[in-house]
Amino acid sequence: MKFNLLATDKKSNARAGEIFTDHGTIQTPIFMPVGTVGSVKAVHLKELKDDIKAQIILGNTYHLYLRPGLEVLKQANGLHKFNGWDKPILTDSGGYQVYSLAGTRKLKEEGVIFQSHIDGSRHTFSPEKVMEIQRTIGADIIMAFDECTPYPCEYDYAKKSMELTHRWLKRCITHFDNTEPEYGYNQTLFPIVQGSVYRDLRIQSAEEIASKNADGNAIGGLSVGEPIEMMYELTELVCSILPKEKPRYLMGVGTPVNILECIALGIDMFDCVMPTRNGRNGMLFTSEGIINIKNEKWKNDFSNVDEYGNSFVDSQYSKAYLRHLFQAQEILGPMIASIHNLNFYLWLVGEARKQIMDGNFSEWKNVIVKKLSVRL
RNA sequence: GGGGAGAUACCAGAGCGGUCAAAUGGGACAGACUGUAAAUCUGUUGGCGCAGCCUUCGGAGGUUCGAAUCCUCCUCUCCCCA
Repeated sequence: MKFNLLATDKKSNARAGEIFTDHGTIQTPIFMPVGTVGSVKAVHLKELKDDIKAQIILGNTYHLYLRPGLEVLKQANGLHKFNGWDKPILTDSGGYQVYSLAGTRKLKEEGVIFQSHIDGSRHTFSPEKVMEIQRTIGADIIMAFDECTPYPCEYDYAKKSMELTHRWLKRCITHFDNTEPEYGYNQTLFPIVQGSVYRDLRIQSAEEIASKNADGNAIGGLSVGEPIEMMYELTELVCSILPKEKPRYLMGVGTPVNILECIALGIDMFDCVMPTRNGRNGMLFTSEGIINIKNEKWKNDFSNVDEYGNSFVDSQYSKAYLRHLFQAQEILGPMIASIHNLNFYLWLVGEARKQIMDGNFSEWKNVIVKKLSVRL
């Protein structure tokens, strides 16, 4: 994997670049739709490629390991072949599930014992095991196994957790370096900065991660409930330490505004369930602001889903019709909303990229951020 | 024409003397959602000067300290037989 930095904004730390993988090029800054179980929920590959123009999607180690399981993935010759997505894929390591499934897992030095959310069966994830699973899934970019700490988090716990994540990272790197990709194309490993909301820990972690000289670096453990200003401050701090010549991936972020603000801080890659999950729940991110399409106010509004949106669903369907679909619990409703939201997210980062290349990013960002926060 | 059952909040439907402003569903309305245990979850759904008060259970009257619950009449619905 290779990263080219093409332009940097003069008034902020925003950058435009390109990432080369064996499954194609990714133009940054980029948003990566989340496809946890190998499917971006409610969205066809055709729409993802031709309409939304996604360049890379996510999969999840924990979920894919449980179902369909490694045997099927191996027989399929990896996730790309299995789900038909021939562009880049990134897999999360299951580190987020250490956080989100806190009630059903045990954390030890060796690794984490998960109780499956599907059938309750117990499974151990060690850094080595997670590397092996991600070799079998065959994503282009794979993530180190970390502990995503919750918020709030006591300093002592955050410190110990960060140190554990660092020790796990060493084991991940060793195992990754001692194994080969299974399907003939390259994979690369991104380490993850932790340290909760403590500046000294974040500095320490960012330095540790930077020292690994990986192809790209991720920031984890943010957007887990901390105040948004705190998230920005810590992102800025960590970006100041992570190498400029490598892509920076802010995990799990966020709203359209969060993404623009963090692009300004120097982030190149984002992923978030928000456009799909919130979309399925009736929330639309549009160029004019945020819409809850289930609200009564749209009942008789026959204007386009998004007057200024460039997705085919934006002009194909009206707000009133989309609201009707949600009211009637028709599956097409969540599908349209997901396509719209993902299209909007990809348009947003694409536009940000253009503005960075043209040297107008900061001015443009300040104008659009105000519009995007409005609730219609 | 004869016999029977029933009318409860937006709808369906419990309740059958006080713990009832009234269970439970559904619908409606609103909110939440940030590396997906999520096509999920939460709240509200008579009125108000809202830790209290006022007006409600087809209508009118009655019994009782107290009625959605018991009695009388009226109105209307449904079912069965002819």
